[in-house]
Amino acid sequence: MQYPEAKEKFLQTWGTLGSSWGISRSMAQVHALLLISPDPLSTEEVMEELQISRGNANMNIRDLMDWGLVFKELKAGERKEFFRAEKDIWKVAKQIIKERRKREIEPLFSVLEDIKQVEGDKNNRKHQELIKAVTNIEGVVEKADFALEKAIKLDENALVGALFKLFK
Amino acid sequence: MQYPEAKEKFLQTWGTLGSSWGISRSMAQVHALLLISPDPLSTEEVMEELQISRGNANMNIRDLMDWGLVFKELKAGERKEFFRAEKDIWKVAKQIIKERRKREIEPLFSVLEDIKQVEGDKNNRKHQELIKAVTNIEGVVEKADFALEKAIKLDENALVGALFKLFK
DNA sequence: TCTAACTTTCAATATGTATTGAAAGTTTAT
DNA sequence: ATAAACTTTCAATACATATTGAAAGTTAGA
Repeated sequence: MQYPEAKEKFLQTWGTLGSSWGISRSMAQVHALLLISPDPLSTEEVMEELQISRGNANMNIRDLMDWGLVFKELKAGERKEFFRAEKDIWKVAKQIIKERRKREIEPLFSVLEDIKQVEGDKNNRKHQELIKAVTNIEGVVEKADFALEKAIKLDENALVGALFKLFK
Repeated sequence: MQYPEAKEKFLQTWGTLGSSWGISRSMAQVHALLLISPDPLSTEEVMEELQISRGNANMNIRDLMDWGLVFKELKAGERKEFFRAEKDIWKVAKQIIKERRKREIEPLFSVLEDIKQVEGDKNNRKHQELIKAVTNIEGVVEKADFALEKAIKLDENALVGALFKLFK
């Protein structure tokens, strides 16, 4: 396999991975492109490389910046904006976890708390089952959230080490 | 808030959560319905409750069974099939992690290994950057995979406890 | 202030994915 | 062997989401 094919495969793989985790395919592809680019790229270059429109390129780059995965870089004497990705994948993973915690876990909690306030016959089986499920979910989400919060404060080897010791 | 509204909110919330994690909205909704149902439900009942077609109900129930989250239950004297969901949410989480590891991490590894076999000028910067990125990703995925494999062998409290101790 | 270089927005449109419903398939009982 | 009860499949279709591209907005320098 030659470079162009390998590169294409990488872009596809990262895109597919992203879309199976609820991240838009082309946002993941733009990210992939920046991950393997030795130098920062301009919007034009992203458009050219991925064969996508200006609007699409611009919006995905912007979203990647909102996620804290991509940064704007200015070149001396150039008016154009250039973009580079964080390349340390453990930092990338931590950043994604951090963002998803903020975007999803917090709102989820607030909805679950709402639902638990359901009024009505406390002896009704459906009513009980709903409250039971919601309470159970809250417990697991709370613990998973705690685990993730701690995990992203560690470096990758410390995390592996800690879990390893539990099974030695 | 009365029961019907709370139930609706729960179905919506679980559906949205699912779709933001790459699981189809109605598969998540069928799952939610079974999670709060005191008794196993038939395909007919699922269709009725969620206002979806027979094909849709059947296919999502089947997918949920493939994921190991829902089980077939036969009632004495009834020809129809009934379905119940695993209600222990920690077990549900572990099962989802187990399935995703199998479905996604293993194939991902094999593609990344392929890409690393790229031929050509080892001194080319783009070439180097691609190999660097892929190698880096493999390292993180390997460690995350190990961490998850271990985590799902623990009960939820042991996991929290282990991480807690690291920060005491 | 004006203009050229560049970025952002957004209504129109394309594309991929989910959903339907009826036909085909299967199972069980008689 | 037949028929009724039930499940599965899949081509057609609906729907949500991603994508386009041109117009509007912004910025920096002359």
